[in-house]
Amino acid sequence: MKNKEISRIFEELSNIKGIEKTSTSNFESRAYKRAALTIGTLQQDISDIYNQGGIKALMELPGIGKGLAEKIEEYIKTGHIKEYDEIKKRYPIDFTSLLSIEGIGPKKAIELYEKLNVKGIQTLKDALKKHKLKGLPGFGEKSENEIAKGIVIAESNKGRILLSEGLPEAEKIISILKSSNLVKEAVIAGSTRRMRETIGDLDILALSDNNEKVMDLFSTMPDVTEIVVKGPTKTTVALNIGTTCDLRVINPDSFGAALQYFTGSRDHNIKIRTIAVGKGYKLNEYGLFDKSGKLISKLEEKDIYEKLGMCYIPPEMRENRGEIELAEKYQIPKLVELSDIRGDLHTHTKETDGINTIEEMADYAIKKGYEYIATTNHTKSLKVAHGMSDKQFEEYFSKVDELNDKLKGKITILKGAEVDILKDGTLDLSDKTLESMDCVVAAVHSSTNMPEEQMTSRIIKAINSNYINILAHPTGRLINEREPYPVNLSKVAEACAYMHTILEINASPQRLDLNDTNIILTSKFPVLYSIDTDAHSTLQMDFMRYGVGTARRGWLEKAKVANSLSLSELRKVLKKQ
DNA sequence: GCCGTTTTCGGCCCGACTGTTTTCAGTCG
Repeated sequence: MKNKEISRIFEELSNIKGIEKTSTSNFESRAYKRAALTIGTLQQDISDIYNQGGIKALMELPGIGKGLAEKIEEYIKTGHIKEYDEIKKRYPIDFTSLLSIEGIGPKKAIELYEKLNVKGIQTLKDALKKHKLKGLPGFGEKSENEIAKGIVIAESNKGRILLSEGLPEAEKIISILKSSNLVKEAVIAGSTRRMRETIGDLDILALSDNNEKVMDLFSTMPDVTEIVVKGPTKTTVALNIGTTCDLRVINPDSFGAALQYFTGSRDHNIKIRTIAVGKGYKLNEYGLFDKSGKLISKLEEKDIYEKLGMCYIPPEMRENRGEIELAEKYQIPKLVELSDIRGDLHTHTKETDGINTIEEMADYAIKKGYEYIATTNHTKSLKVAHGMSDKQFEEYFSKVDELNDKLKGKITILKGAEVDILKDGTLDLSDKTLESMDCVVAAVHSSTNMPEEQMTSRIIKAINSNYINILAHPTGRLINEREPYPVNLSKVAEACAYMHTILEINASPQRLDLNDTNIILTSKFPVLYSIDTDAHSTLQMDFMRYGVGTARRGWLEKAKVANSLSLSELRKVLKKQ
């Protein structure tokens, strides 16, 4: 994949153009930045796009015109971009790492190079040690301290944190703000509200008459490690969970517009704003303004979308993946909700690697208001998890039968397993044991480094056994830890549709597998999905909301979610009737 | 350099915050 490298080169070219003082250089800079983003987030290999459709295909990408398409062609053909090489000779600077330091932008980076020969973090540290910075124009004593702090933060930055780390923290901050009586309203915006699987920073909006006191409270919360910026309407703090949090205090008239604006995504907003301009409005974080520049007051988010001739778009869908076009036709699907979920079909107990008993799991499921829960322990080949043998399942199930009698009317425990799909595509239990189960979940846990074709046929062979009800975590990825194994999901979904096998949306926050894009991809096939927590303890059953969020990001309706069915309907699906 | 239901020329988001200024430039989102 050359995407990353080309994206980085365009990003650097953007920085250089940004400091030139010609009449168009600023806009050129933005054009390069936009192209860098397009290429950086592209799902296909850009070389493939070029090889299949040439310059013309490249120009179809948003933000890529003739000029940039030719530069991409040059890079694919020669491995170089002449203009970039020449600029690099002039400025042999490691822009990427220098600009990752808070407070250093392209101008300061070049100033530091030209005056102090700073090329990267190491030479910057050396210059700081000798206090060489404060003599430079625009740099003072405070800048030195700020940059020194910025280096520490940049070097310790863990990058994007998991949704399950960000969302609870945001909720905690909201409750601190609300319980202070200083704010009338406080809500979560940004990628957390969109339920993205990872979070870059937290965004919180609040209504208050007392900005100063709210900002004081916010910047002195126990989890704050540092105040990055502090002003009357916007304050940014660094938190001990390894991310930053912005709080914006909003004027009540602007609240809807601000919520829309700060929820994003960026691409969604750009498109929405363009539509607003086309209709004679202007839309920004302060409101929707008519032709005369007058604020159309007191609009809620929903009203803004209505004014622009479309229906409300749920935050999880706002990624500019076609949702705006659907909204203009008033065809936004009614997405599945947490309250639609009637049970959890993938859970573990202390018989294998879980920490709670089946009694405790069932009890917690009752508290959650579930109708059913499937108990699905690991099977024998998964030695690290103390997987169970056929005989152990037989014994375990007689215990479950007794418990079911006891819990009659409260909840139903479905007997199942998370059976290993072995290297050759066979299952890790006898046919007899599999036949005795209500709900067979199956998953790949080993030999994950095989080629795509082999992995695909291994999984399809397992599906074709006709024993599998649910294919668990279909790509095996762990966010920020392990790449998905190569597998052709279209072929797998096709097989699932044919064999009435359900695809799992694993709600465990490190997995979220299938993810949003894979849900959209496989939705082309007539398959059902099951949103399961893979809980290894009672409390992990609360992960359900991350799975539902992911399903909503994949545009999923309730009708496609197996565990939104009543028990009797679900049983029919599990029996493949 | 990109882009087009007013346009193939002339637009392209801009406000908040900070530090170093003595009225503003750079950075960020």
